[in-house]
Amino acid sequence: MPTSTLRIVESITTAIVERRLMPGTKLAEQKIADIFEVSRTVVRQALNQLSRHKLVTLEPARGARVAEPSIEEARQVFEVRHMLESAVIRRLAASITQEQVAALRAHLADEQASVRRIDVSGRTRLLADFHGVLASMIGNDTLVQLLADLLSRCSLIALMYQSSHSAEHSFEEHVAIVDALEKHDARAALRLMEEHLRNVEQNLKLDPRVPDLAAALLPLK
Amino acid sequence: MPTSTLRIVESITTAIVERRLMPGTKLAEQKIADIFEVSRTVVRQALNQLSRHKLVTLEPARGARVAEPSIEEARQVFEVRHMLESAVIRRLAASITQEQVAALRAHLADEQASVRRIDVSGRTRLLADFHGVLASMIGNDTLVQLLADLLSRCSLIALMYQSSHSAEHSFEEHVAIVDALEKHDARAALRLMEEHLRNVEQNLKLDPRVPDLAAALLPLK
DNA sequence: GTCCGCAAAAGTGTATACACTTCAGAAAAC
DNA sequence: GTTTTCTGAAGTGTATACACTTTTGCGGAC
Repeated sequence: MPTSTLRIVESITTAIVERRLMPGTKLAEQKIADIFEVSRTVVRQALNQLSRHKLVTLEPARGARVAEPSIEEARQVFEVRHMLESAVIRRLAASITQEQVAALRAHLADEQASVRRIDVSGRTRLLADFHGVLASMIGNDTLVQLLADLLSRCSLIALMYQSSHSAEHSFEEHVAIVDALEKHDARAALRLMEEHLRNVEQNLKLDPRVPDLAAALLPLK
Repeated sequence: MPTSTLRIVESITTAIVERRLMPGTKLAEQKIADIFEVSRTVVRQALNQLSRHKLVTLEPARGARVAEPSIEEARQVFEVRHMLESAVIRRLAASITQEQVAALRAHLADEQASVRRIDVSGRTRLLADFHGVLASMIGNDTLVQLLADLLSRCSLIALMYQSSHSAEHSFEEHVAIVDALEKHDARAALRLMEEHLRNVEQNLKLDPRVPDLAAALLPLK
């Protein structure tokens, strides 16, 4: 996959994750092609990739839009994350080295810094990256790629359902997990990770918005 | 994704899984386009999809080939499968219904029939499908899609490293798993699934083939 | 006889052309 | 005044053209 396609995929991905492109936004091929000064051919490739990552949805003959993950999809993504990440924690609690703990602490320092300087897009990325760093310590690239996909979908989900889980809170939970891992305390680490994921998920505003259109548009009788 | 692309993806996928296309085979765009009577545009889309499924590899300016998963990749895929499928078993052991057990028994009957009639490609598919059926009972489509990808990669891996795990043996292990699930015996089911996956993986001929080309070509001093 | 180089052939990467579908708005019908 | 239909604009789906890269095989140098 040549670099031109990759450039577009990454631009759109970060634009979505940093919420410069809102869910539902139409992504017309020719407009994107003009912006990046390439042909529609390349743009189409990029949109195809993005749709496989579930960041955009493609409808036949209707084009591409930034994805609007459903509540059910959110639940499913978190469920799979739980499956994978609890396995990661179990393994790491047994095998983690001093160097790895140090690397995690360094990451936590970055997180804290971005939280303090109110760098919203940076901190969103770093908070998600934490989970990617944990997975990478297992030494399984297939797993890392899979989880990376799930994490970017989670960013989109968090943005759509306006997570109320504060960055500070996430950061503190990350610290607790690393503490437990350092002590090789598998049970505690597992419990903390499960709690963390549950907290993040449950702080999404998952009340079905506009469950009934009439109710939304006719608030008063 | 229109049906024309899908048709090509599925044709090539089944051709690979049913080992009519061997790993390493060159997949030239124009030749495939001629066969399916479409333009290279459509073929390229299909090859791109297949490469995301890791069934073919794309090298810039060098084209597409049927993938040749490495031993390390095989290990990783099985490791991720273990993570996901043990979670599936844990959940199912707790929640499985009589209807679901019946559906599994029906599937086992199909497996047995295809084993008996020595229907190689059918039985390969059914043996892999068993794991897909289990996953689908969790009610998580995201998981099902993810696992389906891993399973097709496993087919390619099994074919490349000539699994010596007999179909009969796999079938019997599947039966044992269903028996344990029916009794809601989580521990037994988990142990059996872990054993099953380990058996399948360890019966791959994972001796690095041709680790050193010179050694292979100059067997005698 | 072997090796290097070079040129033709084959194949990929991107742009463009064109047919066909969807969408929006205005005109016509009721 | 509302609904329906038609038409043009916009946009997607596929084919094709062309530039550029890789591969292959032949011919000459040594």
